[in-house]
Amino acid sequence: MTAGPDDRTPLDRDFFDRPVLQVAPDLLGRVLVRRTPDGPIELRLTEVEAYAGQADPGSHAYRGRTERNAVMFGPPGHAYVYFTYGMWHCLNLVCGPEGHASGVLLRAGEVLDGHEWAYERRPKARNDHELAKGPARLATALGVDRRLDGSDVCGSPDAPLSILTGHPARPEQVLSGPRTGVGGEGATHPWRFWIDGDPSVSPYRAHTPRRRNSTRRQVGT
DNA sequence: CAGTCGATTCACT
DNA sequence: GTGAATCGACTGA
Repeated sequence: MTAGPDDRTPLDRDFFDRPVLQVAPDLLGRVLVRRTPDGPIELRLTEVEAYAGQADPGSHAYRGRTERNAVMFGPPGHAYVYFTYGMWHCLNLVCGPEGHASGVLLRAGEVLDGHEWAYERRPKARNDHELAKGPARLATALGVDRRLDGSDVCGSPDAPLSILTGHPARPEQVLSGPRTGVGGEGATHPWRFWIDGDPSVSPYRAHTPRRRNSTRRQVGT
C-alpha cells in the first residue's frame, strides 16, 4: 500500500455531486471517521449499495419526498440515516445534485481504529471483521442514529462524521451484483459494490417477503 | 385510523 | 434454513 500524504484529506462536496453509480464504487477503500465523546472510530469502506433517486423502485425516495427521506432530496455530501425493523439504523451518503434524491447505503467496512468503542456497542461481534459486516451493524458499531440525519460529511474536521480520501479500491478489485434485501423491479440491477475477497463484506441475501401477521391467522380451510 | 411491512440481525433447528 | 424481535413510516379507506 502506498500511503500517500493525501490519504487523510477530507473528500470535498464535488466528489458526491456526481451520478450515484459513479460515486458508489468510488467510495470503496475510503475512510469514514465517526467522532464521539468517547473517541473516534475509523472505518475503511468495503461494501456499498447505490439507490438511484425517484426512478428507483428500491429507493426510499421512490414515492417522493417525505419527512423521513427529506435529506435525500437535499444537497450532496450529507448523511441520510433511517430507522428500520423497529431496532436498527442504516447510514447513507446523499449524492448527485440537489433535488435528485440519490444515495449510497454504507453496507460494510473494516474498523481501522477505535476497536474498543466499536466492541462496546457491538458486544456480539466475535472478531474485528464482524464489527461492521452489514449496514445495521456498521451503524451500530459507529453509534449512528437518527440524530445524525442530515449531518454534513464534507464539513468541519471536527464534525461527528466525515469521509477521508483513504486508499480508493482499484477498479479490478471491485465486484458488483444485485442489491441485498431489495425485491421487485429494484432487484435486477447490479448496484451493490464490494471489494473482492474482503472478509468484512456481508453475505448476499435475497429479498424475503414477510410472513403474514400472526394476529390475523388464516381461518377456514 | 388500523393494517402492513421494512435497504436487518440473531437465536435456534 | 426458518422465525422472532420490535416500532415507526407509509398507505389506503
